[in-house]
Amino acid sequence: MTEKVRVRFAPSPTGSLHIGGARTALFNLLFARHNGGVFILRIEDTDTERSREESVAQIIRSMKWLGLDWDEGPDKGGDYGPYFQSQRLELYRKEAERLLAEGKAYYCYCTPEELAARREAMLKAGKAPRYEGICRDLSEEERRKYEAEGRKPVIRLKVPQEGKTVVEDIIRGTVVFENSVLDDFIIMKSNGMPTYNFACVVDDHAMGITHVIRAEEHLSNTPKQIQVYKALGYEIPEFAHVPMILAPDRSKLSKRHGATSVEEFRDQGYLPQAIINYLTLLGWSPPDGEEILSMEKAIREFSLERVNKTAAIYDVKKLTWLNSHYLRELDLDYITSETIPFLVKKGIISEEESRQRYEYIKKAVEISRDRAKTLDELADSIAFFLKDVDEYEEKGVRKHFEKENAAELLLKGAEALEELERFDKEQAEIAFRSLADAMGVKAAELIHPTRLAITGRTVGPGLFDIIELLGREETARRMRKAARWIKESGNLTKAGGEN
RNA sequence: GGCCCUGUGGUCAAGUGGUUAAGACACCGCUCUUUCAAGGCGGUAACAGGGGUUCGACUCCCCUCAGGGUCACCA
Repeated sequence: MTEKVRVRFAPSPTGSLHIGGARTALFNLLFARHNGGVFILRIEDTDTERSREESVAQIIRSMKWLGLDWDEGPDKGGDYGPYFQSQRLELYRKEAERLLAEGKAYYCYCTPEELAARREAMLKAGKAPRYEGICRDLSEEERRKYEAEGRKPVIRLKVPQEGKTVVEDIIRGTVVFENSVLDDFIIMKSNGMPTYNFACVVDDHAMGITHVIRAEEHLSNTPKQIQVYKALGYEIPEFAHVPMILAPDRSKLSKRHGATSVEEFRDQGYLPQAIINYLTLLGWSPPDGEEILSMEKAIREFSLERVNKTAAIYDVKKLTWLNSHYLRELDLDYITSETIPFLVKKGIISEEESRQRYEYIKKAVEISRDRAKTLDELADSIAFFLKDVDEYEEKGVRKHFEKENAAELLLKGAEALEELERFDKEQAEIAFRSLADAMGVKAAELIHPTRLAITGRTVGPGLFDIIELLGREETARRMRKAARWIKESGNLTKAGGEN
């Protein structure tokens, strides 16, 4: 193949970018980059009813966030633009008129109501509902009559009723459709807009698309589109229909399945690297079986031949695993700056504060990120570094605060820290261990209540890392505060018991 | 319902006539350990069913079943 590879992702802006669309875009990108080709973004906004400006913005935002950068398209331009179908109406009109002139298409005056009625009748008769070519051979006189009635016609393509249409698909192989199952479908609506199957073909040709890589739901559209290619005298591109992504209940992805849009995952604290990695593995696998893949490596190894045929159910657990992997492996400054918006959103700190205390936050992230699964979780887990503890985890209280020496241990521990000549985590640990020794308890018996006292929780980073970062004063303060809390709640419990 | 696609463990997924049927996530143990993770070690678990073809089928063919897609003046 000497021709330069040109592929496109062509979403319709009727909603947010969901992970299925993102995966299709990703495979297009991977294929283009692997072959040194061009990746194009084209907005298919021919549905005037449902297309929304906000959707366009959202899709673009999501794609950029994921790092799915296109070479030609909105925001970028290119030699084959415009990249919005709504701005290419002249082209479709011209090509439709050509078909009309060549006798390959015709005006149809049937109204939507008439069509719906006929469709229903056919369905009732147990037949496949298809347009039967009623207006195929209208006389001039009949046409004039309809025009006089004020009917606005659509344009239909004359589709041969004999023979077969063969789709050669890189992923699925040869797929044969009987032409008798096709009908004279509409290529131009009565409002002058093209239909999907027409605009798509006209644009794919006009934009020099060499490989049409799209979701499997379009496989049954392909014979129709091939008919358009033939009628228009266009060269037919290569097709590759990638398997769909299904919800855990095996049905098509929708809102009711929880997070399915890219933005929702972002808001839940998933990293683009994790999502890309996960999506890369859905329907494709590298020859070496490696599962942790950067976009670069995926580009190097990608081929359509290794894309499998079976629909995949997406599994958030594995995405989450990848996310925690990237949370601990990626650049610390990057993870820190990605975490901050979550801290702000949760009201843990202000934006201003986040700038002032950046280095401190970074250290908190450093010692905490190994345990978090999402940025959201990470933000929660470092909250105690940024604001005082006002609650203690209940089961921790029962386990670590209800021992009779708990308060004393905390008080002594705080003292020990304050008496330290040099304060760092090594010294703190030495101090704690010798204090435990002196009091005849195991170090753990001091460590656990202390963690609960200064973090409010029973789980978290190594205690001495926490202490060092939190600082001697704050640590001691929180330990005393907890000791007081223990005594007070102890009294309360007793008082309550006596009544 | 017609047409089309698909069918390897709970999920993702290697595998292209001869394998002890990889690996990953999840799950369960053990280990490490101040907790929780991470890590290390080990474990449970699969070729939808039935017919062929073949010396030999997860691999090829047919049927059944199951799942999905599509049948719009939506894309």
